[in-house]
Amino acid sequence: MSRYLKARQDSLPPAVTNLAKQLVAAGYKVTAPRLAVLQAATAQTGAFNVQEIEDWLVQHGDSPGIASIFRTVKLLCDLNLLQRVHGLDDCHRYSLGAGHGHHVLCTRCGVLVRFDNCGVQELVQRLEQSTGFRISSHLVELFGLCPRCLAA
Amino acid sequence: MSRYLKARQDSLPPAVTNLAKQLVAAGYKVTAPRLAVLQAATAQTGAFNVQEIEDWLVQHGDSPGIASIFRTVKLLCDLNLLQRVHGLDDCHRYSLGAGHGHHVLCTRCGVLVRFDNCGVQELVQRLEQSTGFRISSHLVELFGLCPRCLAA
DNA sequence: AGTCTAGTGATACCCTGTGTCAAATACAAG
DNA sequence: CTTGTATTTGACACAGGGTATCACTAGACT
Repeated sequence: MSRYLKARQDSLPPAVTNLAKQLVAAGYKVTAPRLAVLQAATAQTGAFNVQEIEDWLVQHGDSPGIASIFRTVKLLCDLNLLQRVHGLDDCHRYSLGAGHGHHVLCTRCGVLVRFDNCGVQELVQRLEQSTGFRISSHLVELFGLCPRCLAA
Repeated sequence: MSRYLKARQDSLPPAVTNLAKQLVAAGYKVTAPRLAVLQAATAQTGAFNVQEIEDWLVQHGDSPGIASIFRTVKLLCDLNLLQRVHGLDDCHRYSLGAGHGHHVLCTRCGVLVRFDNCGVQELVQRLEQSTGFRISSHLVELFGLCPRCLAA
């Protein structure tokens, strides 16, 4: 176990130590900059971009170089611990969470709900037949207003 | 009718004059740079990015400034005559065609098939109930191999 | 012809990243 | 604890996609 993880394990949220352990499991080291990005990411509500991570880190002590933040985000994406969130315009946001995830995004406040069962299997079958494609992956994102913004 | 459109109408593909007429209908002028971009766009097979439009224009005579190409692409998007195509990584491609369109993309050769009925109404209802969101729009893109790339 | 507005092109700039490379450091082995 | 080595960092240059600015131009209207 890494020096950082060992030293600070008790003071870290479980979500952070969980992610850190997955880094270790994948053969990567748990360093101070990486832990910092993990903390910042788990502290966000909903989707975030790299700028927001950096801002959070600057506010809470100090921030590693922007390059390291980008590298960590990329690493987490590659390890499938972070998902890219596709907005209608903005495609530069990320959301914590593993696996095949889709999102419902509030277009007003940005809050985000993940869901897994997107029910496109039928559509995929229909299109494979009509187009002859072999479809292997998909992107499904929904946009609207969250309950709070609806009320306001 | 614009000077450009009048002068070249007979030598232009119908798809181009159609788009040009929609520009006019929306209160925009049909200028040489805009016509050129329309020609380039209709000449592409599948999705294209701004660079490809510029390359095509450079090869076929000359190209307006890159800024005008971006402006025209943005205008066509705003008028809903051009759709942004979201890839898993690459979100900087566009596809001609009006309305609520989705795409099946070949991840190998880039060829693209549009479809309209994406059958997410049921999913939308389910999620509106479970999350309390009012869902107003969505993004559905499928990825795989086209018949030709499957055979190869 | 004179004026007015939409549109153009050149260029500077912004944002999101990536490549490079010397310096730092995590971790394991001794 | 010290050493060795591969990984990681940070600073910075650079790339790609796109927008802002602004002087200038082309058409439209009188």
